Parts: sequence; structure tokens; C-alpha cells
Amino acid sequence: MGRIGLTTDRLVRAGAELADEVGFEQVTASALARRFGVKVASLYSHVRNSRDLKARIALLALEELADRAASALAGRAGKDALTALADVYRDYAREHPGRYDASRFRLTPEEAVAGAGRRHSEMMRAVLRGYDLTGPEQTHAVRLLGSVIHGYVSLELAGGFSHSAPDPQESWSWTLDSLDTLLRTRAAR
Amino acid sequence: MGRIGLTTDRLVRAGAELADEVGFEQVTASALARRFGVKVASLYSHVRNSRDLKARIALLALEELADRAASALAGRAGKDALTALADVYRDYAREHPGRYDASRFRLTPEEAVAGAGRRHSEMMRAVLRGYDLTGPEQTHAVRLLGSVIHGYVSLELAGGFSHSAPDPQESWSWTLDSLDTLLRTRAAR
DNA sequence: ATCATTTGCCTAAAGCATATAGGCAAATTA
DNA sequence: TAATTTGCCTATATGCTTTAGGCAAATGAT
Repeated sequence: MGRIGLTTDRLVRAGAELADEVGFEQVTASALARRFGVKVASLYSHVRNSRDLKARIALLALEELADRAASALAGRAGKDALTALADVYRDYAREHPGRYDASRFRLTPEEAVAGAGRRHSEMMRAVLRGYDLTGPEQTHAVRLLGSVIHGYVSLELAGGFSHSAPDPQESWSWTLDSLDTLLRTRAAR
Repeated sequence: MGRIGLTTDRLVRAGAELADEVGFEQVTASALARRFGVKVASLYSHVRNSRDLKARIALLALEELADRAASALAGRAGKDALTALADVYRDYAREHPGRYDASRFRLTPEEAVAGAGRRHSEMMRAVLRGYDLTGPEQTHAVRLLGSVIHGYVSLELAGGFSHSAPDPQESWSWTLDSLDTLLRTRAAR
């Protein structure tokens, strides 16, 4: 049988697609090999092991998210920037639930730093620069913002808000609105 | 070899302990059997399968959490109740990380309703009754509150805030303070 | 163009988790 | 004490992970 041209990159991208289709948990070396019509052992020349594969998918998702966030933030400030950033995460999670789950994969500190981890927190800080917060408060706000976004997105994704009025979109708008008010109030304090 | 008195209940409780020790992901029928010094197949008389075991651990965690929340809320109102409830989740997650993860296990709607799911949302609503919110706003607030608590706790648990100043406890207080202010403002609007 | 080297995918095999079937002895009930 | 139920067992099948070693295709050197 000829070679079909596996590469780490193709595996990772296919893994990301698989994650969106069947869930990040179900992304397995076996399933991936099956998808490429190849024997499992063949993957091990391209990824170290199963954990490595998942970590790479996580890094891919984080990069994609950071790219989207960077575009969304360009030319925006204040509440506009806040909602743009928050929407990036929420939209990404709805379009790519498996990848979003992947982005929550617990990476080692080195992996996270080498990857897009830093870009994400810098963008959060950039958004918050639009609200005049003092040093420690800025960190509190970064943490709050991260918590609200991740918390909302993951509860919504898990189906926590489904089949109940009002529409989750309304709650989302209300939440971002509240967050904006809150941050402005804190700044003015 | 004689019988050692396995029951579904003992398995689930041991599974919860195992989760706290090695992580909810690593809770496996094999590991549990090993812990009881019993063959794996023996567990299958007490739990339907691996997923069933995990779901039962999830339900246990949700009940424990609901019990703690109920005690914590007794005799409290307003901000006092808000922080008490939030602290219950955060403290539980720190004391029992595996169980907390378990409580996020995706249950079927029936399982969730039969279990403590309803108690939790009712307690959230009870806390929010202390802030005079109109109908739909109350739901928005329930969702916001759930998002902030779950988001903060899970980011903190994942190590997102570790090794960076200021102390996560400060951000937590600041967050709850902000949330209280926010809800009072919304109510007064 | 040919030979040497590297590389990619293969087969084989071991380890461990899930799950089912069927058996025997201990516990329970009559 | 006999009959029945129940609890844990062995045996077995299936699936995912991972390593070792092999052969042929691709690549590079002369």
C-alpha cells in the first residue's frame, strides 16, 4: 500500500474536525487512523501519544480563537470591544464545540505559554484598558471576565439553558451589558 | 473467597473518593475493583456500566453540594446569602476537586431532574429573591450567577490563577462584591 | 542513473479497560 | 434443613494505547 502523506498537521486538523463531530473526549488515535484508512501504529510516527495529539488539538483551537479575537478587536474599544471579544468565544464554541472543549484541555505551563495562552490574556487586558482600572483591579477584572465568558459558554454548551425561556441570547446580551456597567462603575469609583 | 459486601452505594462513595484522589476522568471500573480487591466483573451486578457509575457519582456530588448550600443559606439573605452560596461551590470544589468535576458530568435530562438539579436552581432563585428583579431579569441573573461561579471555580481549579498575584481569594471577594452591587443596581433601575 | 539512506506505513504483540455469560458457594427464606 | 436468591468468581470477546521491528517508497549523493 502506498503512502498517503500523513503529517502531524493533517492529523491534528482531522482530529479537530473529529472533535467537532463526535466530541473531544471521543477523539482517539484509533478513530483518527480509521478516518485516514490507516493502521493505528502509523500515527505514532507523527504524534508522541494520545495525550500529545489532544494537546496539539488544544493548541490549534487556542490559536484559532486568538486569531478570531485579534480580528474582532481591531478598531474597537470600550463596550464594543468587550462584546466583540465575548462573542468570539461564544460563537466559536457554538460553531466548534469539540474544538472549544479542546481549548479547555489542561496543558502544561510550558505548552500554554509557548502557545496562544499569552495572546488571550493580553487581549483581555487590552479590552479592559478601555476601563480605567487600577493595577490589582485589572487582574480581578481579567479573572471575572474570563469566568463569565467561560462559565456562560460552557453552561450553554452543556445544554444548561436549553428549552427554557428567555432565549439564551437575551441573557447573554444582558450579561455583557451588566458587565460593561459594572466595569465602568468600578473604574469611576 | 467470601463476600465483602459490595453495594451500589459503597461503589459510588468509593468512586467519589477515588475521583478526588486521581481525578474524575480516571475513575474506572477497573480501578474501583482494584480498590475493593475484587474482580472487575463483580461490579457489574451493582452498576449497569461505566457511564452509570459516573452518573451516580455525579448525582452524589450534586446532592452533597445541594445539602451544603441549603445549610449555608439557612437564615441568610441578600449579599450574605449570595456569598454563602458562592462559597459553598468554591469550597466544595477545592475540597473535592474530583467530585466537583463529577458534578459537571453531562447527565440526561431525566437524571438531572430526578436528582438535585432542581434544588440547585431553586436555591439560586431564592438568593436572587433578595434582589428585586423582574421576571425575565431573574432568569438572566440566575444564568449570570451560575456562569460566574462555575467559570471562576473551574478556571481556578484548572490552575488558571495560580502563581500569579493577587491572591485568587481577593479576586473572588472582589467578584462577589461586584456581583452584589450589580444586582442591586439592576433591581433599582 | 544507481546506490545508500531516510522515512512512512505495515504486522505483531503486550498491556489495560469495558462488557457479557455462565458457574459455584454463601446468604437468605421457607 | 432444603430451596432459592445473590455475590463474586472464571473465561472470553472487543477496543484503545503503545512499542518493536520490517519492508518498500521517497529522497539524496555520487
